[in-house]
Amino acid sequence: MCEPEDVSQEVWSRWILDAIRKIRSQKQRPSVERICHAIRQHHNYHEDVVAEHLEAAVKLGAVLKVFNKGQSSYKDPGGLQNRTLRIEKGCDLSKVVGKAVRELGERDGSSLKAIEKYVRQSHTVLENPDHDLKTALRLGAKRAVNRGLVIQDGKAFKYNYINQSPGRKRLELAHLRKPPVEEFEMVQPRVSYAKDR
DNA sequence: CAATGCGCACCCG
DNA sequence: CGGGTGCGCATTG
Repeated sequence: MCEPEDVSQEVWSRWILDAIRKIRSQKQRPSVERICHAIRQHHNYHEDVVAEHLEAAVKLGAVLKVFNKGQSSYKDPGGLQNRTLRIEKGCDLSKVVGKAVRELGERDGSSLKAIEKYVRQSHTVLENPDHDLKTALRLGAKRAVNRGLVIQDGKAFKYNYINQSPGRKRLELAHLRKPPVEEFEMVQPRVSYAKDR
């Protein structure tokens, strides 16, 4: 077990990524707790310190924080880096926006800024001066709102959990319908409390 | 008790 | 369908 020395964030990121890989190989959720635990098996840091560096790694983009099934998970961005997103004329990113908002899982919604960051972390983005991601996302978000994929709240976009597309009879409806103001639903990410047992 | 292994249900594309 | 995820429980150290 190593002494708590002052190591670089790169080293921390490596440790964290290793921990995540290990936990995943055990078919378990790479939660904060498990990541802390895994790292503490080899390094003598307090879990708060580990969590702190995990947080930093997320901010740096070295680690991806994903909201899934009611809780946060962490993953290696490298694993999905081959996911390519081409930004070209007339491409529709509404689904990308929806997915990003859902996986970011921010209670008060996510800003375009946050969405952009998330997309860049989870994809290899191919863009050019004419068609940049930022613009495409702005349009995508707008379309996502119109499609009911997300709900806009000021500058933030929230995932619309109520949304369901039974069929393709939307074309006509979307054409004629245009609610002036979006209504607010007390949407919650249906957290399941598996406390007891 | 901690660590690891894994069947399988559950999304989501 | 096919691939990723991770719960819940079994197994091992």
